[in-house]
Amino acid sequence: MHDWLLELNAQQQAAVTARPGPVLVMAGPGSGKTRVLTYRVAWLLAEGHARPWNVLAVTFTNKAAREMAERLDALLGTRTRGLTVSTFHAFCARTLRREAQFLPFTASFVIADEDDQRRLLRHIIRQELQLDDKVYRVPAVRSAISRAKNEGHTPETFPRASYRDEVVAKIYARYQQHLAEANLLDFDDLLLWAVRLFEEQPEVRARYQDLFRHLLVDEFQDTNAIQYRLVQLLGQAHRQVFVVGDMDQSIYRWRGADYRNLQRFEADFPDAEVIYLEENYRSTQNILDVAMAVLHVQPRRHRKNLRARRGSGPPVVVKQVFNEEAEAAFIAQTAVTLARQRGIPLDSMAVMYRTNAQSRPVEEELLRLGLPYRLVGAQRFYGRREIKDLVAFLRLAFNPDDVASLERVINVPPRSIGPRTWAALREQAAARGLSPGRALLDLAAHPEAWTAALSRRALKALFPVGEMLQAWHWRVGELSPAQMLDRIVADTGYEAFVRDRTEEGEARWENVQELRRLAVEYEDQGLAAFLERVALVSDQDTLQGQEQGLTLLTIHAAKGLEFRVVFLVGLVEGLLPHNRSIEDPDALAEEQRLLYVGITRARDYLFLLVPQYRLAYGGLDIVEPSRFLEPLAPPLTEGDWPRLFPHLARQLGVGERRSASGRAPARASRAASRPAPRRPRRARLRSGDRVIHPRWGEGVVLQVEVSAGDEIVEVRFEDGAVKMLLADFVQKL
DNA sequence: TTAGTATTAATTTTT
DNA sequence: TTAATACTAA
Repeated sequence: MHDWLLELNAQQQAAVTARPGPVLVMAGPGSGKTRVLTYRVAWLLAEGHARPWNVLAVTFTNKAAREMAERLDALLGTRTRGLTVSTFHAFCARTLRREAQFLPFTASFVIADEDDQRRLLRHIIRQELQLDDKVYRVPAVRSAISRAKNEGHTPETFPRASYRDEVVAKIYARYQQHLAEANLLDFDDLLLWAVRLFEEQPEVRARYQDLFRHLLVDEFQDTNAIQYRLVQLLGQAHRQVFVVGDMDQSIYRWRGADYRNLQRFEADFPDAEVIYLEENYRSTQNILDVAMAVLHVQPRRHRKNLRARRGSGPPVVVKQVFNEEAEAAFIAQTAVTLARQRGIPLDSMAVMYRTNAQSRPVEEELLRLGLPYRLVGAQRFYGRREIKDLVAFLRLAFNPDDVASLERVINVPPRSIGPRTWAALREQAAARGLSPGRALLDLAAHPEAWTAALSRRALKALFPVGEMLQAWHWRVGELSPAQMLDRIVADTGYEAFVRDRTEEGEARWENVQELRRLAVEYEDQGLAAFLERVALVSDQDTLQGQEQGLTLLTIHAAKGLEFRVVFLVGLVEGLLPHNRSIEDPDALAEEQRLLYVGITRARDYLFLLVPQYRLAYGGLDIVEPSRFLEPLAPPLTEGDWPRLFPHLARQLGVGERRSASGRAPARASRAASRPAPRRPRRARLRSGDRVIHPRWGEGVVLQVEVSAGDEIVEVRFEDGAVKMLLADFVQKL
């Protein structure tokens, strides 16, 4: 018996010490799933069931992998040496580089990000196939291809149910061709090729099966078809497969994840020991009751019974506020109060939202008050223009065939290479069987050979680029990533380009410096390793700043984490559920699970915030409270119920007014042209009118203003407070 | 042909 | 608000 096993409860221990063989752990939130998986690894090693190098533990994010590795080190020290803890993508990338001899590309492939994919597709759709990009929209085609790949379809086997599918299949084929020519693999390819490798090369498969005979997968409900296949291929020989998951936390359907893989696993490994973890060590019963109420609306759901080990706790609060700024103000105020009165440190509090854009108002308020916070993801570091530019240069130095990168930066900073020149270069390069990048190198070496093909003007613009590229490419082996970066910044005059003496320019330059600092860490590992990190490590991992404070992150990014205090903001129709998911029942159900995931991150305090108005590109938009809140009426929660739901209030005979303002005809006339009409309106109120507000009581209108179709009134209430409100929310007396 | 400006259209979640 | 696109001047 190992003393660390005593840290686990009986159920958890049973899972950790299940006899070697397939194990399926089905577990609710806060039941210690990841912990169980981690301890299982420790147990396998400590009991001598496995040698470290025979273990492959797969997580979903790099961060989870890092934390698991750290925890194992803490448990076992050096006995974990040689252990592999990785994400699917990173594991596949490594495998493909190692086994490149069996594959139709070289080990020096570069990973294409979404930007590269879009560039390639845009070119194919518009230039090569001359299609209407309004009909074949790049994002739509991209996701169709991605979906096809996740289901294991090649361009040939792409399911064709319509003419459109024919065309998409054609685009898909071209796209693959372009990737191959540029020695690029996209995210899906990493998985797809790994599966293909194991399927088609029995001896490679056998080698990996014997090497990684113990396979463990966290968040199994998030695996897609390809990842599932990979688990099957690697695990089928020794059947030492240990997976943990929770169907109710499946929130990645949109990228091909299929929680039914949990059931599939049971079918494919009928001898699997199935273990349920139902006790919840994280949250109070109040929070769990709310979480269950959110889920139980879904029909024919097996009733999940989450049992808290920690008592009932403070009530869950539903709070309706005016807009996002008011949300932010409430959060700041509440956080400070909890910190002062309850001694809860700010770094055990989090603000969670559906979309990254929602972090803005919160950030601004926290900045204003000088409260520390850390932002996860959001302004994606690697997504910033200056970073993408420099990474593109680095990629080009490493791999001149990388068309997507070249297209990005050939005219950065501007050097008179516009679409025409770029098209001409592409064309002439193709005519000679070269990639545009190779053509540039050749052009720098033998400019005279190109005088016939390109205009003097084009040649003059292209030549210096070719020279730079050549200089970098030659020195790939010799310079460290940071040195290469310095060289690129110097050669391109990038500093002068970004530091345009604006504040924004300085911020951009700061980012460049940050990238350089990162590059320095890859001094020994080289450019290839650095580029791989940039491609695979999302900025979800890069918590910005070392400063401790409130954590701001999307609900997706929060999965697997826990905080003592959680503020969920923007719980309104259109955000959660998101507009894009409202039509599709499956997507809607996923939004619901997303809320469930958010709620179950909270240990002690949970605040559900509902703004009445939302700032959408310009004007204020009125928003309805999220439908998911309806089943959360008191006594489940405390707060602004039932004011939240006017339609229910109306049934009670309160608050009738909103349909009588004469805007119904206006809406009807516009409804035909636009699906979500903005309400046009003339001022309904005048200064001097007496009005009543459900929250602030009676008052006098001081000023009326109509902007962006909304009527905004300034009202002095009886307590002397003067507030700006939307006229919708006051009633004329 | 390109660079710079005016216009307009559209906004999820991530490896 | 931001990004993509159309238009105009050099």
